[in-house]
Amino acid sequence: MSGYDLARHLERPIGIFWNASHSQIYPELARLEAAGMVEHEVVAQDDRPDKKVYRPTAAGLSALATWVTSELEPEKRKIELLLRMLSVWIADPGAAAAMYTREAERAEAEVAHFRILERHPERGSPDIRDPWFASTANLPYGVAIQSAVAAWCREMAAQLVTDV
Amino acid sequence: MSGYDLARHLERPIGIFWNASHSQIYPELARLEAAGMVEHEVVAQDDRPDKKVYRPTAAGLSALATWVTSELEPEKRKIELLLRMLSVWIADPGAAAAMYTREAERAEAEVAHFRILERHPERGSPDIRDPWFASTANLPYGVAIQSAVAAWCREMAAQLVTDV
DNA sequence: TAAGTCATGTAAAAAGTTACATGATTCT
DNA sequence: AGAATCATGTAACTTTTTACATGACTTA
Repeated sequence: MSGYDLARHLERPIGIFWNASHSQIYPELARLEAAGMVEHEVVAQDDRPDKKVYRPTAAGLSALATWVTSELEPEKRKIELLLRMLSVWIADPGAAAAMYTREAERAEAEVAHFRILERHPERGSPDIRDPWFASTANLPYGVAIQSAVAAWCREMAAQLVTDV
Repeated sequence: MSGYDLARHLERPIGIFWNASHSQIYPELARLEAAGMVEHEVVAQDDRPDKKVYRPTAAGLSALATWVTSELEPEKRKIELLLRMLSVWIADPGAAAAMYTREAERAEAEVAHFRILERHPERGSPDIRDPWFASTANLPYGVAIQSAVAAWCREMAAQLVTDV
Protein backbone atom coordinates (compact mmCIF):
# COMPACT_ATOMS: atom_id res chain seq x y z
CA MET A 1 0.00 0.00 0.00
CA SER A 2 0.89 3.65 -0.26
CA GLY A 3 1.11 5.91 2.78
CA TYR A 4 -2.08 7.57 1.63
CA ASP A 5 -3.91 4.22 1.42
CA LEU A 6 -2.70 3.28 4.90
CA ALA A 7 -3.96 6.57 6.30
CA ARG A 8 -7.37 6.04 4.67
CA HIS A 9 -7.62 2.53 6.10
CA LEU A 10 -7.12 3.94 9.58
CA GLU A 11 -9.95 6.44 9.21
CA ARG A 12 -13.41 5.67 10.48
CA PRO A 13 -15.50 3.69 9.93
CA ILE A 14 -12.86 1.28 8.55
CA GLY A 15 -10.17 1.74 11.14
CA ILE A 16 -12.02 1.25 14.40
CA PHE A 17 -9.25 -0.37 16.38
CA TRP A 18 -6.17 1.58 15.38
CA ASN A 19 -5.47 5.13 14.28
CA ALA A 20 -2.58 7.15 12.91
CA SER A 21 -2.50 10.24 10.73
CA HIS A 22 -0.56 10.64 7.50
CA SER A 23 1.96 12.85 9.31
CA GLN A 24 2.91 9.83 11.40
CA ILE A 25 2.71 7.31 8.59
CA TYR A 26 5.05 8.94 6.03
CA PRO A 27 8.01 9.32 8.41
CA GLU A 28 7.37 5.85 9.84
CA LEU A 29 7.45 4.25 6.38
CA ALA A 30 10.75 6.04 5.74
CA ARG A 31 12.13 4.69 9.03
CA LEU A 32 10.94 1.15 8.22
CA GLU A 33 12.56 1.40 4.82
CA ALA A 34 15.85 2.60 6.34
CA ALA A 35 15.65 -0.41 8.68
CA GLY A 36 15.11 -2.74 5.73
CA MET A 37 11.61 -3.78 6.79
CA VAL A 38 9.77 -2.42 3.76
CA GLU A 39 10.67 -1.30 0.25
CA HIS A 40 8.80 0.87 -2.20
CA GLU A 41 8.22 1.25 -5.87
CA VAL A 42 7.04 4.50 -7.48
CA VAL A 43 3.85 4.01 -9.47
CA ALA A 44 3.29 6.76 -12.03
CA GLN A 45 -0.29 7.85 -12.64
CA ASP A 46 -1.34 10.45 -15.19
CA ASP A 47 -4.75 11.57 -13.89
CA ARG A 48 -3.60 11.76 -10.26
CA PRO A 49 -0.29 12.23 -8.39
CA ASP A 50 2.30 9.46 -8.55
CA LYS A 51 2.43 7.21 -5.54
CA LYS A 52 4.89 5.08 -3.62
CA VAL A 53 3.63 1.57 -3.16
CA TYR A 54 5.26 -0.13 -0.18
CA ARG A 55 5.60 -3.84 0.46
CA PRO A 56 7.28 -5.73 3.30
CA THR A 57 10.69 -7.31 2.73
CA ALA A 58 11.51 -10.85 3.89
CA ALA A 59 13.13 -9.34 6.99
CA GLY A 60 10.00 -7.25 7.59
CA LEU A 61 7.69 -10.25 7.35
CA SER A 62 9.85 -12.25 9.70
CA ALA A 63 9.93 -9.40 12.24
CA LEU A 64 6.15 -9.07 11.90
CA ALA A 65 5.62 -12.81 12.50
CA THR A 66 7.72 -12.60 15.67
CA TRP A 67 5.93 -9.51 16.93
CA VAL A 68 2.42 -10.92 16.41
CA THR A 69 2.70 -13.54 19.14
CA SER A 70 5.19 -11.74 21.38
CA GLU A 71 4.39 -10.79 24.97
CA LEU A 72 1.62 -8.17 25.19
CA GLU A 73 2.14 -5.73 27.99
CA PRO A 74 -0.99 -4.61 29.87
CA GLU A 75 -2.51 -1.72 27.97
CA LYS A 76 -2.58 1.74 29.45
CA ARG A 77 -6.24 2.53 29.53
CA LYS A 78 -7.77 5.97 29.33
CA ILE A 79 -11.53 5.54 29.53
CA GLU A 80 -12.94 9.03 29.69
CA LEU A 81 -16.47 7.77 30.42
CA LEU A 82 -15.28 6.17 33.67
CA LEU A 83 -13.02 9.08 34.54
CA ARG A 84 -15.95 11.45 34.24
CA MET A 85 -17.99 9.11 36.40
CA LEU A 86 -15.75 10.07 39.34
CA SER A 87 -17.23 13.55 39.19
CA VAL A 88 -20.84 12.99 38.07
CA TRP A 89 -21.98 13.64 41.60
CA ILE A 90 -21.33 17.38 41.12
CA ALA A 91 -22.98 17.48 37.69
CA ASP A 92 -26.60 18.04 36.77
CA PRO A 93 -28.26 14.57 36.73
CA GLY A 94 -30.37 15.43 33.69
CA ALA A 95 -27.32 16.51 31.68
CA ALA A 96 -25.49 13.37 32.82
CA ALA A 97 -28.38 11.12 31.77
CA ALA A 98 -28.40 12.83 28.37
CA MET A 99 -24.68 12.18 27.98
CA TYR A 100 -25.02 8.47 28.77
CA THR A 101 -27.94 8.21 26.35
CA ARG A 102 -25.84 9.83 23.62
CA GLU A 103 -23.01 7.39 24.30
CA ALA A 104 -25.38 4.41 24.29
CA GLU A 105 -26.68 5.51 20.90
CA ARG A 106 -23.17 5.88 19.56
CA ALA A 107 -22.24 2.37 20.75
CA GLU A 108 -25.47 0.91 19.35
CA ALA A 109 -24.85 2.53 15.97
CA GLU A 110 -21.39 0.99 15.96
CA VAL A 111 -22.79 -2.45 16.76
CA ALA A 112 -25.29 -2.10 13.89
CA HIS A 113 -22.43 -1.13 11.59
CA PHE A 114 -20.35 -4.15 12.63
CA ARG A 115 -23.32 -6.45 12.10
CA ILE A 116 -23.71 -5.18 8.54
CA LEU A 117 -20.01 -5.80 7.87
CA GLU A 118 -20.33 -9.29 9.36
CA ARG A 119 -22.86 -10.16 6.67
CA HIS A 120 -20.49 -9.29 3.81
CA PRO A 121 -19.52 -12.48 2.00
CA GLU A 122 -16.02 -11.28 1.02
CA ARG A 123 -15.02 -11.57 4.65
CA GLY A 124 -13.48 -14.95 4.13
CA SER A 125 -13.48 -18.20 6.00
CA PRO A 126 -12.58 -18.59 9.68
CA ASP A 127 -9.21 -20.13 8.84
CA ILE A 128 -6.14 -18.67 10.48
CA ARG A 129 -4.02 -19.19 7.35
CA ASP A 130 -6.35 -16.88 5.43
CA PRO A 131 -5.23 -13.22 5.51
CA TRP A 132 -8.92 -12.27 5.83
CA PHE A 133 -9.23 -14.17 9.08
CA ALA A 134 -8.93 -10.91 11.02
CA SER A 135 -12.22 -9.52 9.73
CA THR A 136 -14.03 -12.70 10.77
CA ALA A 137 -12.49 -12.40 14.22
CA ASN A 138 -12.38 -8.66 14.90
CA LEU A 139 -16.02 -7.87 14.13
CA PRO A 140 -17.41 -10.14 16.89
CA TYR A 141 -14.98 -8.43 19.28
CA GLY A 142 -16.38 -5.03 18.35
CA VAL A 143 -19.96 -6.27 18.61
CA ALA A 144 -19.39 -7.79 22.06
CA ILE A 145 -17.55 -4.81 23.53
CA GLN A 146 -19.79 -2.10 22.12
CA SER A 147 -22.93 -4.02 23.12
CA ALA A 148 -21.60 -4.16 26.68
CA VAL A 149 -20.79 -0.43 26.60
CA ALA A 150 -24.28 0.38 25.27
CA ALA A 151 -25.97 -1.71 27.97
CA TRP A 152 -23.89 -0.03 30.68
CA CYS A 153 -24.66 3.46 29.36
CA ARG A 154 -28.40 2.68 29.19
CA GLU A 155 -28.25 1.41 32.77
CA MET A 156 -26.47 4.58 33.91
CA ALA A 157 -28.97 6.81 32.13
CA ALA A 158 -31.84 4.89 33.76
CA GLN A 159 -30.30 5.18 37.25
CA LEU A 160 -29.68 8.88 36.82
CA VAL A 161 -33.31 9.48 35.88
CA THR A 162 -34.80 7.49 38.77
CA ASP A 163 -32.44 9.15 41.28
CA VAL A 164 -33.81 12.60 40.50
CA MET B 1 -4.75 15.04 47.60
CA SER B 2 -1.03 15.42 47.04
CA GLY B 3 0.59 14.77 43.68
CA TYR B 4 2.09 11.62 45.13
CA ASP B 5 -1.32 10.37 46.28
CA LEU B 6 -2.80 11.06 42.85
CA ALA B 7 0.01 9.12 41.19
CA ARG B 8 -0.57 6.17 43.52
CA HIS B 9 -4.31 6.20 42.80
CA LEU B 10 -3.56 5.88 39.10
CA GLU B 11 -1.35 2.81 39.57
CA ARG B 12 -2.74 -0.67 39.17
CA PRO B 13 -4.76 -2.33 40.47
CA ILE B 14 -6.58 0.81 41.69
CA GLY B 15 -6.34 2.92 38.56
CA ILE B 16 -7.65 0.60 35.88
CA PHE B 17 -9.31 3.20 33.72
CA TRP B 18 -6.88 6.09 33.72
CA ASN B 19 -3.13 6.45 34.03
CA ALA B 20 -0.59 9.21 34.44
CA SER B 21 2.87 9.24 35.94
CA HIS B 22 4.12 11.62 38.62
CA SER B 23 6.18 13.46 36.01
CA GLN B 24 2.91 14.44 34.32
CA ILE B 25 1.00 15.11 37.52
CA TYR B 26 3.35 17.59 39.22
CA PRO B 27 3.56 20.03 36.28
CA GLU B 28 -0.17 19.64 35.65
CA LEU B 29 -1.03 20.54 39.25
CA ALA B 30 1.19 23.61 38.88
CA ARG B 31 -0.62 24.57 35.67
CA LEU B 32 -4.03 24.07 37.30
CA GLU B 33 -2.95 26.19 40.22
CA ALA B 34 -1.73 28.97 37.91
CA ALA B 35 -5.13 28.79 36.19
CA GLY B 36 -6.91 29.14 39.55
CA MET B 37 -8.48 25.67 39.40
CA VAL B 38 -6.77 24.22 42.47
CA GLU B 39 -4.89 25.56 45.48
CA HIS B 40 -2.48 23.85 47.84
CA GLU B 41 -1.47 23.85 51.43
CA VAL B 42 1.89 22.53 52.65
CA VAL B 43 1.45 19.85 55.29
CA ALA B 44 4.59 19.36 57.38
CA GLN B 45 5.37 15.80 58.48
CA ASP B 46 8.32 14.85 60.69
CA ASP B 47 8.75 11.15 59.92
CA ARG B 48 8.36 11.62 56.18
CA PRO B 49 8.81 14.46 53.63
CA ASP B 50 6.43 17.40 53.76
CA LYS B 51 3.66 17.31 51.21
CA LYS B 52 1.48 19.69 49.24
CA VAL B 53 -2.18 18.88 49.66
CA TYR B 54 -4.25 20.19 46.77
CA ARG B 55 -7.95 20.94 46.72
CA PRO B 56 -10.16 22.35 43.97
CA THR B 57 -11.23 25.98 44.09
CA ALA B 58 -14.83 27.09 43.44
CA ALA B 59 -13.80 27.91 39.86
CA GLY B 60 -12.21 24.47 39.56
CA LEU B 61 -15.33 22.67 40.76
CA SER B 62 -17.50 24.65 38.39
CA ALA B 63 -15.21 23.90 35.43
CA LEU B 64 -15.25 20.22 36.47
CA ALA B 65 -19.05 20.15 36.62
CA THR B 66 -19.25 21.60 33.12
CA TRP B 67 -16.68 19.19 31.72
CA VAL B 68 -18.33 16.08 33.17
CA THR B 69 -21.40 16.25 30.93
CA SER B 70 -19.81 18.02 27.95
CA GLU B 71 -19.70 16.46 24.49
CA LEU B 72 -17.48 13.35 24.38
CA GLU B 73 -15.59 13.02 21.14
CA PRO B 74 -15.23 9.50 19.75
CA GLU B 75 -12.21 7.92 21.40
CA LYS B 76 -9.12 7.11 19.39
CA ARG B 77 -8.74 3.41 19.91
CA LYS B 78 -5.52 1.48 19.81
CA ILE B 79 -6.37 -2.14 20.42
CA GLU B 80 -3.16 -4.05 19.93
CA LEU B 81 -4.91 -7.42 20.14
CA LEU B 82 -6.99 -6.61 17.05
CA LEU B 83 -4.09 -4.96 15.26
CA ARG B 84 -2.03 -8.12 15.71
CA MET B 85 -4.98 -10.15 14.44
CA LEU B 86 -4.38 -8.61 10.99
CA SER B 87 -1.12 -10.53 10.82
CA VAL B 88 -1.83 -13.77 12.72
CA TRP B 89 -2.02 -15.60 9.43
CA ILE B 90 1.78 -15.42 9.09
CA ALA B 91 2.38 -16.44 12.71
CA ASP B 92 2.73 -19.89 14.22
CA PRO B 93 -0.82 -21.00 15.19
CA GLY B 94 0.39 -22.64 18.40
CA ALA B 95 2.17 -19.47 19.54
CA ALA B 96 -0.92 -17.44 18.63
CA ALA B 97 -3.21 -19.75 20.61
CA ALA B 98 -0.87 -19.42 23.59
CA MET B 99 -1.03 -15.64 23.33
CA TYR B 100 -4.82 -15.57 23.30
CA THR B 101 -4.92 -17.96 26.25
CA ARG B 102 -2.57 -15.67 28.20
CA GLU B 103 -4.78 -12.68 27.41
CA ALA B 104 -7.94 -14.57 28.40
CA GLU B 105 -6.33 -15.40 31.74
CA ARG B 106 -5.34 -11.78 32.26
CA ALA B 107 -8.88 -10.60 31.56
CA GLU B 108 -10.38 -13.30 33.80
CA ALA B 109 -8.06 -12.32 36.66
CA GLU B 110 -9.17 -8.74 36.23
CA VAL B 111 -12.85 -9.75 36.35
CA ALA B 112 -12.19 -11.73 39.55
CA HIS B 113 -10.50 -8.69 41.04
CA PHE B 114 -13.42 -6.42 40.15
CA ARG B 115 -15.87 -8.90 41.66
CA ILE B 116 -13.98 -8.83 44.95
CA LEU B 117 -14.05 -5.03 44.98
CA GLU B 118 -17.78 -5.12 44.21
CA ARG B 119 -18.36 -6.96 47.46
CA HIS B 120 -16.70 -4.28 49.59
CA PRO B 121 -19.33 -2.58 51.73
CA GLU B 122 -17.63 0.86 51.75
CA ARG B 123 -18.52 1.24 48.11
CA GLY B 124 -21.54 3.34 48.89
CA SER B 125 -25.08 3.48 47.67
CA PRO B 126 -26.06 3.76 44.01
CA ASP B 127 -27.04 7.41 44.41
CA ILE B 128 -25.62 9.91 41.96
CA ARG B 129 -25.27 12.60 44.62
CA ASP B 130 -22.91 10.36 46.56
CA PRO B 131 -19.22 10.87 45.59
CA TRP B 132 -18.76 7.08 45.88
CA PHE B 133 -21.29 6.48 43.11
CA ALA B 134 -18.46 5.96 40.62
CA SER B 135 -17.21 2.78 42.29
CA THR B 136 -20.72 1.30 42.19
CA ALA B 137 -20.94 2.14 38.51
CA ASN B 138 -17.43 1.60 37.17
CA LEU B 139 -16.89 -1.92 38.50
CA PRO B 140 -19.80 -3.44 36.53
CA TYR B 141 -18.35 -1.73 33.43
CA GLY B 142 -15.00 -3.40 34.02
CA VAL B 143 -16.64 -6.76 34.69
CA ALA B 144 -18.75 -6.60 31.50
CA ILE B 145 -15.93 -5.48 29.21
CA GLN B 146 -13.25 -7.80 30.54
CA SER B 147 -15.65 -10.76 30.53
CA ALA B 148 -16.35 -10.09 26.86
CA VAL B 149 -12.62 -9.80 26.13
CA ALA B 150 -11.94 -13.07 27.95
CA ALA B 151 -14.69 -14.90 26.04
CA TRP B 152 -13.38 -13.59 22.73
CA CYS B 153 -9.79 -14.61 23.54
CA ARG B 154 -10.93 -18.11 24.58
CA GLU B 155 -12.85 -18.41 21.32
CA MET B 156 -9.80 -17.32 19.31
CA ALA B 157 -7.55 -19.77 21.14
CA ALA B 158 -10.04 -22.58 20.48
CA GLN B 159 -10.30 -21.74 16.76
CA LEU B 160 -6.54 -21.59 16.39
CA VAL B 161 -6.17 -25.04 17.93
CA THR B 162 -8.83 -26.73 15.77
CA ASP B 163 -7.47 -25.10 12.58
CA VAL B 164 -4.10 -26.78 13.02
C1' DT C 1 -15.60 29.02 -8.74
C1' DA C 2 -15.24 26.74 -4.60
C1' DA C 3 -14.73 22.54 -2.30
C1' DG C 4 -13.22 17.83 -2.29
C1' DT C 5 -10.11 13.86 -3.46
C1' DC C 6 -5.54 12.05 -4.38
C1' DA C 7 -0.83 12.27 -3.05
C1' DT C 8 3.30 13.64 -0.73
C1' DG C 9 5.73 15.64 2.76
C1' DT C 10 7.56 19.02 6.94
C1' DA C 11 7.17 21.93 11.25
C1' DA C 12 5.54 23.16 15.50
C1' DA C 13 3.31 22.05 19.53
C1' DA C 14 1.28 19.05 22.90
C1' DA C 15 1.15 14.83 25.43
C1' DG C 16 3.33 11.03 27.45
C1' DT C 17 7.39 8.04 28.95
C1' DT C 18 11.75 7.14 30.85
C1' DA C 19 15.53 8.62 33.17
C1' DC C 20 17.92 11.75 36.33
C1' DA C 21 18.14 13.91 40.96
C1' DT C 22 17.65 14.25 46.06
C1' DG C 23 16.96 12.68 50.82
C1' DA C 24 14.95 10.74 55.15
C1' DT C 25 12.88 6.77 57.05
C1' DT C 26 11.52 1.95 57.22
C1' DC C 27 11.56 -2.83 56.06
C1' DT C 28 14.17 -7.26 54.86
C1' DA D 1 23.71 -3.31 54.00
C1' DG D 2 20.48 -2.89 50.43
C1' DA D 3 15.93 -2.16 48.82
C1' DA D 4 11.48 -0.05 49.25
C1' DT D 5 8.32 3.79 50.57
C1' DC D 6 7.29 8.64 50.86
C1' DA D 7 7.75 12.96 48.61
C1' DT D 8 9.07 16.40 45.27
C1' DG D 9 10.64 17.87 41.10
C1' DT D 10 13.33 18.41 36.16
C1' DA D 11 15.36 16.80 31.63
C1' DA D 12 15.56 14.21 27.63
C1' DC D 13 13.24 11.68 24.60
C1' DT D 14 9.41 9.59 22.03
C1' DT D 15 4.87 9.74 20.36
C1' DT D 16 0.93 12.02 18.67
C1' DT D 17 -1.68 15.97 16.99
C1' DT D 18 -2.44 20.07 14.47
C1' DA D 19 -1.05 23.10 11.21
C1' DC D 20 1.60 24.45 7.13
C1' DA D 21 2.80 23.57 2.23
C1' DT D 22 2.10 22.16 -2.64
C1' DG D 23 -0.41 20.87 -6.85
C1' DA D 24 -3.32 18.46 -10.38
C1' DC D 25 -7.76 16.83 -11.24
C1' DT D 26 -12.76 16.23 -10.29
C1' DT D 27 -17.31 17.28 -8.59
C1' DA D 28 -21.09 20.49 -7.10
